[in-house]
Amino acid sequence: MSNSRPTILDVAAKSGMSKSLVSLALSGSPKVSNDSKKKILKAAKDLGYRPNAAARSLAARRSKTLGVLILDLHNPVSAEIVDAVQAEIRQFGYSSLLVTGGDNPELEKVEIDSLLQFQIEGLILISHRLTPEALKAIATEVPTVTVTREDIEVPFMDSVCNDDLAGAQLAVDHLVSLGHSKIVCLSGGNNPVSISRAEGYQVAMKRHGLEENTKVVDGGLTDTAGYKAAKIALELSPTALVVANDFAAVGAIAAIEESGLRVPEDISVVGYDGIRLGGLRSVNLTSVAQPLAELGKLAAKRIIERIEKPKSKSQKIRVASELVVRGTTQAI
Amino acid sequence: MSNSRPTILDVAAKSGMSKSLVSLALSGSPKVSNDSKKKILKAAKDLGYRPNAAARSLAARRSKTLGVLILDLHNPVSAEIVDAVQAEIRQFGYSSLLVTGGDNPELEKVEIDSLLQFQIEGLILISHRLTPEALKAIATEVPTVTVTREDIEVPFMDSVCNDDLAGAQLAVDHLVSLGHSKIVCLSGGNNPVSISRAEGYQVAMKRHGLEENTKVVDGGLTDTAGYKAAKIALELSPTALVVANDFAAVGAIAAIEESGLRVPEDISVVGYDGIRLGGLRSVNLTSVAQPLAELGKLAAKRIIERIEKPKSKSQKIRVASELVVRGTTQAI
DNA sequence: TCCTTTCGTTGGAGCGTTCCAAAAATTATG
DNA sequence: CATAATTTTTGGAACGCTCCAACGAAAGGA
Repeated sequence: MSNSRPTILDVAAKSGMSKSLVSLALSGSPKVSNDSKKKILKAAKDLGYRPNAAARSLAARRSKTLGVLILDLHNPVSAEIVDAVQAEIRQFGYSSLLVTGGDNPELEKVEIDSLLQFQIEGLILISHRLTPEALKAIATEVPTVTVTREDIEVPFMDSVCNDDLAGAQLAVDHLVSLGHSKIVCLSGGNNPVSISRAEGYQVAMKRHGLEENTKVVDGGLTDTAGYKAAKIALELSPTALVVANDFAAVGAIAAIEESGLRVPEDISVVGYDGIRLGGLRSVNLTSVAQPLAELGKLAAKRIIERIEKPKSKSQKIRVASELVVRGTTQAI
Repeated sequence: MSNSRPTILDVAAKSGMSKSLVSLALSGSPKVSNDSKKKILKAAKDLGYRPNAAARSLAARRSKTLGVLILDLHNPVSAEIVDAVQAEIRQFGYSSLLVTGGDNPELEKVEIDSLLQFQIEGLILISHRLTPEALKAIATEVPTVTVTREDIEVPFMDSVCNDDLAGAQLAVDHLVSLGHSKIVCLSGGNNPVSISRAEGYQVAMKRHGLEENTKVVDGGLTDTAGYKAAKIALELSPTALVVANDFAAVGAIAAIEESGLRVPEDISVVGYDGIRLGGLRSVNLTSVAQPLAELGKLAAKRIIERIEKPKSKSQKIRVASELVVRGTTQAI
């Protein structure tokens, strides 16, 4: 049990080469002879050598590390996106530091600050809660891309989102094609994503000539919010509900069943997001599924491009969502 | 827009003090005069100075950073534990790097390796999948505590777990007190946690003199596994099911309802873990809830103690779980 | 054979900190 | 008022690595 970790100098001594050559060999430089490379790699392995990321990032003036912020760990949408982000950046030799804001804007700033201390080269914000000013300040310091939010425009910052406006229309189209017309929307409250989805609902209703049936009930993005909003919506005796997200949809279903009605026999319900919860047998929720893995992959690609060209023009990337029909919708 | 980040030297120049004093002031040393401290802090703020974690960790020979590995981001049990871990270590001035193994033992090793390159001072493994050898190798290199698994014993490594044996008994006791005797256990498969839980079930059944009713059906820890296991269990016409975890319980409920029976009128179901899913109105699952936040907090405390005294004796910390009675159990 | 070129290798400087020993400034003591 | 004790401040040496300019050796060209 040696006193401390072996360094590049130990590897150099053991292999009989200079520290510079060891450095070269370890980073896979082509200008090292096969012979030396073999010797060095063996010595490194024997010693259990492991590079010191701090020293490396200090000397190389780059960390090959990205920061990822997610709202909170319990959010299944973020989870899926992060998975894809990590898989993608790994291929480019980057690693990632993941922090959570715990649903708290102040904490978010603190965590991003700590990320910046680690000299991250880029930042991916998945569903942040930052103010435009804070966001701008951050994006000025480090290449940044936001996922899931595209409402705040900041120079040299990109966004990757699904198309909420189109997605919500998919839900309405599906219900109309099943013969529904008394379709009520449970909105997700006063946030950009929910506003777009509610707007998509309205646009589609209009397109189908159902303007007089257009009714939006104010709700939220949680189980409980969906439950409460559904209670109110039931007064309007709808035959179908378009709900702001899957959690709220599950809450809405509970309210419907509690009132003695059945899903989908009496009322059809469509959620949004396509989280795994909806796929559980007992939930079996029809939902507008965001292409979460693709969102993550695109965000990763974008941030890497932006790191190369920090001053390139901002991009708003928007990908289509897809309706996944399961058991909570049926023809009237 | 300056060329690169301000360093401690810039702060020193701007405030007219030496770099050493700046370093002292920034780390809150008491031996800096109030006057100088004020000047330095102001200069730092004006410049937008942010310490370089790499340089700091290199010079100080410690990173004040812990590594946290979780199985995968979709696991709600881990999520809750991580939240508590992060909150706790923050109070001690540590930050954390979170990585996921993506449910893949090989990837887990890679990720831990990358963590070690960051010179983490301690490692918290939440539901790892490592082999005893791999685990031992890691725990030799860095202070380690495992959460949720206590089956592998390694010198100088601690574990923090709930008491599965007692927890499963809680479930049985509850059902017996409701008059159930035909209680079948859906096990979670061949992993240490599930084995303990099944054993707890058997112990409790015996204690209640229900040995001849003791029946364990092999299952797994997912929705689908629970569904399939329940299909088999239904052949035994039980009045209650004790299920290995909440996900499987939800799957089991789907199977029960599909067969025309009702929960809890015909069959009561108890899950295990107490994840948020069970609290959703439409799920409303009775479950043996692990004290997830406490688990996380204890793990954090333990790792910090172990960092101070790396060679202290291994500890197995075990905390009691608690039955949360909701809507899926009722008196016979 | 001698001079170039190429290839493989090397020492040294420097990255932004912390820490230490020692200097300087201040305050206390006789 | 000189000296001692204390407080505050300082420069320089690490930390482990990468990068660069420059070196020696082998290979090619004249």
